[in-house]
Formats: sequence, structure tokens, C-alpha cells
Amino acid sequence: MLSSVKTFVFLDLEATGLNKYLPKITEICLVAAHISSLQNPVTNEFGEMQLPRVLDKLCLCVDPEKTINRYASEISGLNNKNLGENEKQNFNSGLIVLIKEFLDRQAKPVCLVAHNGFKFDFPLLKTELKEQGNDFSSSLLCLDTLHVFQELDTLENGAPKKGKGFYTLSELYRRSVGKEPIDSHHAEGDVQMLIMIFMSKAKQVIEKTSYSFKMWSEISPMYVTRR
DNA sequence: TGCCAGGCCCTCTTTAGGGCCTT
Repeated sequence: MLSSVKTFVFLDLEATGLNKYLPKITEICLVAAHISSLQNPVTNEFGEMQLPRVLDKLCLCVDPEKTINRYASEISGLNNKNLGENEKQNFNSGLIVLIKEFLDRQAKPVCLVAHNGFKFDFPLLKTELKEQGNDFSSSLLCLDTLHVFQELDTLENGAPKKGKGFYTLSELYRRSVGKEPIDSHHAEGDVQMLIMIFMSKAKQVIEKTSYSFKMWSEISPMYVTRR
């Protein structure tokens, strides 16, 4: 299934908190890369892998209309004060139109990619869409890089690696790229790390992983607000 | 309003409990 995907759209959300606090999105970043760029990474004069030159980006800050968890504010730099002062809009129908048009511009089939996406980013995005009475095309694919890298380790070593923090986005980036993360917990920074991690294993991800993707229609909302 | 994740994996397991990963 993944071998037929033409565009991977890397996604990261910042939010007011974690799942149990019924979070709302404070920042969304989508970066679309064509399979041809991901499978043939360009290197600089030092032989270091570079982000593809041809990328489409959509990054927006969002007024969550809810108190942002203190820790979430500290790590993301987004708080109710600066979002309010900058007059950011909420997650409204206009934003959904933007995102859908962005996805529609990409060569299809399209696959969304997020780290721990099955548990956090995809369900939360689905909740926000459903609250506006909207949704994405059911033909959209979803890939969770947390599952991908655990599955690759299982294929190579018989089991995922153990230990706290082994599969965090930052740690995967350190091991894949050999550099310290930059702009961690800023949506665009996290997406850039995600692309680099993906490119470092693109061939294996596309050819070997078979359990790490779902159809968008299989994603359940994180929660449903009572009205 | 207030509720307050969750499926998978591991082991000091299986009559269970705790950690991971995302903000």
C-alpha cells in the first residue's frame, strides 16, 4: 500500500495538553514532500543529508479557546496571552478549507505522517474536524513513525528496543542524523525532524513496514464534545 | 459541568501492573 503513495504530508500539532485533558490545537504544521525527493535525499558538501528543496508548507497558530496547560506553554512557547495578542483565529471552517485545499494540491495517493500520530495527532485533528461537522477524504492514508521504527527494529532484531526515551522524536533524530534537535516542540521544527528521520530510512519504511499505516477512516476522534 | 488516554509491550506475568509516547 505504501509503495503506491506519491506524497507524504508530515504533520505535527501543538496543543493545550495531553489526551486526558481533552486538548485543543494551538499550532498545526503540514509539510508535503514527494516520494521522489524523499527516496533521493540531497547531501551538502560534508555529505550531510538535507531537507528536500521542493516542499509545500502550511503552518498556522490557532487560538484554542481553552486554557493552555502550563507545561505545554513552556515547551511550545505558545500561551493564551501571545496567541490572543496576535489575534489568532480559532480552528474554524476557514482553516479546514485551507488544509483540505493544501492536501488536494498534492500528487495522490497522499499519506499523512506523524510521530505517535495514531494516539495523538490524528485523533485530535479528527476531533477538531468533527466539531466543525467536517472530515478528510476516507482515501487518505496515515502513518505513525513511532510504530514504523518499532516495526523496523522488530524486523531487524526480533523486538523493539527497550528503555525510556528510545523512540522519542528527539532521540530518533539524534540517532538518525547525528545532531542535536533544533526548535523541538515548535510544530515546524518537529516536522523538519520527522522528515529527516523518515528520509534516513525511507526505503525500508516504504518496502518493509506493513502494520504502521491506517486509512484515515479508521482513525477515531480523541474525544467528542457534548453540546 | 466535569469526566480526565490507551493499545501495546515487558516482566519481579498469566488470578497483574506499570511504562511508553504525544502536549
